[in-house]
Amino acid sequence: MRMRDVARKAGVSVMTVSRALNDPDKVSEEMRQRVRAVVEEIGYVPNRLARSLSSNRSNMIGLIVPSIRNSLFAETIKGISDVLSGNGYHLMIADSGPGLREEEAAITAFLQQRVAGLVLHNTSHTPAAVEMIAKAKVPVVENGNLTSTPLDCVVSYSNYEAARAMTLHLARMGYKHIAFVSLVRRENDRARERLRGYLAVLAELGRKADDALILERSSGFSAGAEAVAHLVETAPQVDAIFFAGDVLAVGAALECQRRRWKVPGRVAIASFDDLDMLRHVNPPLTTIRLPRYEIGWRSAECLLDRISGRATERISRDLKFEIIQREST
Amino acid sequence: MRMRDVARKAGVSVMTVSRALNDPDKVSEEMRQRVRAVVEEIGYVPNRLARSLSSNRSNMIGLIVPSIRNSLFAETIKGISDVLSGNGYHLMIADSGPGLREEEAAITAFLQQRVAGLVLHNTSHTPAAVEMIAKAKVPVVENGNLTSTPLDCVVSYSNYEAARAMTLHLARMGYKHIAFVSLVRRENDRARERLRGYLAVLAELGRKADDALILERSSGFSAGAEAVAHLVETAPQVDAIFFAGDVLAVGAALECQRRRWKVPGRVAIASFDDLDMLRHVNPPLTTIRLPRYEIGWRSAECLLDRISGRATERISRDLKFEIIQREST
DNA sequence: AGATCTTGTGTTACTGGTAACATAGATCGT
DNA sequence: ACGATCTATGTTACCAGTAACACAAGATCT
Repeated sequence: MRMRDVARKAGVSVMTVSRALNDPDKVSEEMRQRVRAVVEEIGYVPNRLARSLSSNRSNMIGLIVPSIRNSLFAETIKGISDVLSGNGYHLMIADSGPGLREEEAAITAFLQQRVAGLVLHNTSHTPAAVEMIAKAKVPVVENGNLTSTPLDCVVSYSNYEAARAMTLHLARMGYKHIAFVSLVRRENDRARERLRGYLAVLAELGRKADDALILERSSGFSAGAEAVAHLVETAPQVDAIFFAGDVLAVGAALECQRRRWKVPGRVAIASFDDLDMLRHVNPPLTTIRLPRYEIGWRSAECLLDRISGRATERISRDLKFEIIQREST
Repeated sequence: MRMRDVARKAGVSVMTVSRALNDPDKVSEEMRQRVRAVVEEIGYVPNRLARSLSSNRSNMIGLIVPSIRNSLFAETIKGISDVLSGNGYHLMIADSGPGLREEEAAITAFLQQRVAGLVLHNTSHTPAAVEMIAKAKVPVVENGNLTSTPLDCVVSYSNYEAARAMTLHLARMGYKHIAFVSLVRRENDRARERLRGYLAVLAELGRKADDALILERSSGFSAGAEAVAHLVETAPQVDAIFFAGDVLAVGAALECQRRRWKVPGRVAIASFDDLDMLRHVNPPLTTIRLPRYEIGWRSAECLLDRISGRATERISRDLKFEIIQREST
């Protein structure tokens, strides 16, 4: 069933059908009715591929995430998805893993698909990827870090400032030996920024950074559990741990429960995200609330603005974070 | 940069370029080189829209989930995504919410996009949706329930059997007043099937179902916490609770911890998924391990088989589940 | 050597729509 | 009453590729 079939059956030209469906104001009430009726009758489903091809604009947005499993991204995806579906756009998601090469491959695939816009989860890319994007002139929103050299738009919060704020918060509460645990920092600029924030505060306070108190672990509850055990046993002076990533803090808190280490008596625990779970663990965990959902919808909005030409300038939007003090510190 | 430009620059016809890129065996080694060089040089990015349109096949698969936030789906998505990206296909994801009307809208959108295949998270759909899919002759995999009336292929486990198995397991362990808590059952056939399994076992054992012991709650930790409190307070005879959905069980376990109700002394708690988290809570929770990832990749495989014509018959694949007995029961 | 097959490449017609321009009749201002 | 503008519709060309067939040159068979 093609538009042609609808046109024939309604006794009008293809163009009239096209207009009746996509630009109803341009067509008389009678035509609208007639076309609509035929469409219903024969069950015509417009072909968006053809539309995109001939009009040279598509209604797909490409999103690349390092891990679809990671629930942190879920919130952002939801934010993007809500805005897009309200505007007739659709979301393609690629799970690239942490690697930059894979990200490049995903970008290539999306550009071949002629996506109308791209959302990237980080701000470091391969040179080839950067070049392709520039050449394709596709609006892009980057999310990971507030970079000073954006491809196009950036919507994020400052990982550096957030880590700084939390470290300072812990220091002010009187903790002397604050450990820092993040995800693996190679190819993860967010984690690196957070470490930088942590180190900055230590420096400001005139404390020496202690290598034994700085770890990196892969994602997961078990890793968090292992990290807290490792720290308490090999660096017993530790009195607070700042888990700057993923669900590590939860794993650690549960491990402390099992081992009957008092939190915050033996060690204080702070986290770096606003997972629902954190509030329900015993004790509830101090953390940084990040605007995950808002990042999503602002990113989508920003893209749509660029696509429609409403906005032309590069936007760099710093969304705020918030320290949530709970009982674990 | 169009294929035409590559052709001109390489001094060959467009068709030769097309073949050099998509069907290299059909052109001479020399041509392949020449074309490849020009593509590199001018940074040509093939247009998949045009390809899909003219070849009448696309490389996109549509997936509809009720909630992208729900980490249970994340695992399945990852399974699908891994298989697809290994085969040159791409994933479009729509978050439809729980409603059937919204699902229909998402299906329409995907069919307009001329997806090569669809993955649906459930087995109940609006009549209009069913008709559209039939008409479009698109391969479909349904995931939620092993239905006897599939649209096409089904890849799942039996919610009924799984709930039966767990209920029986609890009964055999000596629990007399087993409560059942699921997500809201309206428009959720999985939850209904689970309830059916639970009721079947009670009937078999000659026990009377007690309405006070059967609840439904929306998703979330808090809801689980609230449910356990509600049950213990209003139906104190309860000695075990089977949380047949989402993270309810975790919320409940944490609430018991807060209230210092012994698990399983005061109530036993069982869950219905294989979330990593469950193993780390205190006490670790008894649950049903579901083949989430496998559902994903088998679904994708099944779709690809149908698309390529390797398989023509409707497949109904029952993946197994497994009761994991831990300390909470 | 002539017929047949194979290989590599080109030509033509199409995929299902939309953009841009064309046109015919109705409406309007003066 | 006449040209100007507006409204509704149609025509033509094109979007960027692929399918299907055509064809020439070389390889293979008998």
